[in-house]
Amino acid sequence: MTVTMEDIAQAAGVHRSTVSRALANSPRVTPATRQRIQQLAEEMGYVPNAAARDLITRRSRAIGVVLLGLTSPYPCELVTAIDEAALRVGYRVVLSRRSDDAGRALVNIKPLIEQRVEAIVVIETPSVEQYLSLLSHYDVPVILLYSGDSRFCIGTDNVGAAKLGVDHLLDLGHKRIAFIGCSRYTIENDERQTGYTQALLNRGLTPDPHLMVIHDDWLGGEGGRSSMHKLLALPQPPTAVFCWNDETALGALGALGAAGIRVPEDMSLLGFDDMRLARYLHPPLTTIAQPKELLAELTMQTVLSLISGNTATRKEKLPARLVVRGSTAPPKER
Amino acid sequence: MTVTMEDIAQAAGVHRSTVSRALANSPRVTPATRQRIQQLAEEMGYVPNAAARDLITRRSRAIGVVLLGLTSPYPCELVTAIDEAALRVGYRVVLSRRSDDAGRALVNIKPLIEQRVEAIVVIETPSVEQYLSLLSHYDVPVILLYSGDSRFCIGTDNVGAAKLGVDHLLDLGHKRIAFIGCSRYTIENDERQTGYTQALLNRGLTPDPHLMVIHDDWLGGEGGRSSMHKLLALPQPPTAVFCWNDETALGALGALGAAGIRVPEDMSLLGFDDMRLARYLHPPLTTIAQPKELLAELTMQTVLSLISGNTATRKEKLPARLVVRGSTAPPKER
DNA sequence: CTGTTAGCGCTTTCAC
DNA sequence: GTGAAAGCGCTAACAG
Repeated sequence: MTVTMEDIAQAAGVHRSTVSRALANSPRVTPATRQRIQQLAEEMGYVPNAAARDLITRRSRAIGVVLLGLTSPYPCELVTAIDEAALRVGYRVVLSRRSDDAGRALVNIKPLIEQRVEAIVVIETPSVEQYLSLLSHYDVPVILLYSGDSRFCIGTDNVGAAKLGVDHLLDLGHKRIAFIGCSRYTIENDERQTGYTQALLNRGLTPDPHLMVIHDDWLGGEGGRSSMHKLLALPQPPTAVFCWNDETALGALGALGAAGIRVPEDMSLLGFDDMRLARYLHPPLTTIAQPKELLAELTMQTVLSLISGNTATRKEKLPARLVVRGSTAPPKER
Repeated sequence: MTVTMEDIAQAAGVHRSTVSRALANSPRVTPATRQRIQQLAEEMGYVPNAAARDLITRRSRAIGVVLLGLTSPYPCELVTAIDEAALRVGYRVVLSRRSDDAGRALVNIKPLIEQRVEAIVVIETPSVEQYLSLLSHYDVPVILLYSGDSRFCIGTDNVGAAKLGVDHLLDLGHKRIAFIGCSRYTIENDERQTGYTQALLNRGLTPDPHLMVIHDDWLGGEGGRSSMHKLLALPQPPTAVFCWNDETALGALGALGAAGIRVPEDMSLLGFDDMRLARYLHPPLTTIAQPKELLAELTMQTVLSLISGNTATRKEKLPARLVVRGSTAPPKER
């Protein structure tokens, strides 16, 4: 069977509690015995039992991360950054995939509560309200990783980020700029669409409803493809398209390729997220990078301060960064 | 504070053990009291404490899944399938990202052992031997999710799968078929390369060493790009390229686009894995789909039988499926 | 500095 | 059918 502290205690001829202290590097134990016990533990292949420790300390040193799934690049990259940041402060991450199926919401967070995670970080937005009300039944703090409506929100400044991107297109000389969004991720989508609209307005351009197409594809690839088809079918298609995320842009890019429209010569394309694969597309995708690492870092900071009793509301809107690559260029001619 | 069984017991005027039984739907409790207790638990917002349960039952109902990271599509899709299968049989999945940094190997599996996961499923191969020897110190069963050298291996028949793909290219009339592989994932890479070689040999073609280029990019995008450049620089470039995975194919596709080479007219491209985004590329990628769901299903079956004491060795090599899309076509002219 | 004691919240014998 | 009691492996007072 697995070796316990008791086993080590007997082997060392000391009491369990001494073993516990020695292994915790407590100063209240002779360096000599500590040394001996630690070596013994090593030799005997001792591995602490997390359940027992969690039970007595009443802490799990775990945070739950709720996301829609592991199928989209950006959330995966973000969760990786969080995992990394959590590791650095001695925490582990418990993942909970929540299906888009609202009925399964409870099924998905129950394990997190059973594990007694010390905080829950929600990465993606679909029907958050429902989640939040569900989570409010428990006394676990919830952190929203986007600019939402909660006491703890740490997100990218989507409006500013979108402006940044659309300004880039405007600077290149584009006048007919379209937006492809997704109705599933209301908050992110709306904020980005707002930024898009504002950027146009700032330059005295009137946003054209025909140039805003919103799909309802959770994952984006198909939505980007079909939305681009709609735009191409317009009597007067746009010269540039801003996609709400990179997967959508990838689908849109595919549609353009199929239609024989060159990017960026005939049409500029702008994504959002800077997913890792974006740079390997042809052409390399111009996109907007969210500050993943910083988001993760601030999240863990917040978690830690929350756990240590600080309940001050925290809201952050971090700036994004434009990454210019090959998919954007001045419009053809006039 | 959080409500415990004791709290419910007091509220119901019964003993803790009765509450335990009622909540476990034990027949050894009057339907009436059971009903009453369950309702009370519901009202009071009771959520069992996993640590306490795990400790007493000496079971975690968790399996560990070791993978390199959440940055590659296929492993993410596979882990999703495993999570789904695990959920169905009442298990949860604990993820462990292992960096490519060998030194951190122990850092990564320790939490799994501390959690007392009942089995460990290893998804990706880099330096497995080291992992396996590390894991052998503990008495947790290890299942390799690829055709490797262990008592429990459940994988895709990579050799056969590669043959399937290369046969498709041969059938289209290609004679100069290249292979782009990755030195990091030795087992998968070698098996696929073997299948590639065998397929050529079967048709009386001599494999040309110049047409096999192996990169060392963990993630594939960059490796595919640079490898394709090498192939294009050849005095006699291939007319078709088989990439060891889809990300590599994506990078290779980008390189072809940048070089102005049309796919599939000038060059056919074949991937491996059928990642979700593959179909949205331009052209849609022809690739080889691994039986993810079946792999996941068999994995959980094995875990369950292993836990219930059955220690019979289990080795499976499941067939893959060719998915013909737009990136393959007959070679131009002769 | 070390041993003793008392639990953490839960399940599971064993009596009645 | 229910209560009493024991204990999973660990930590943290409290003595000495």
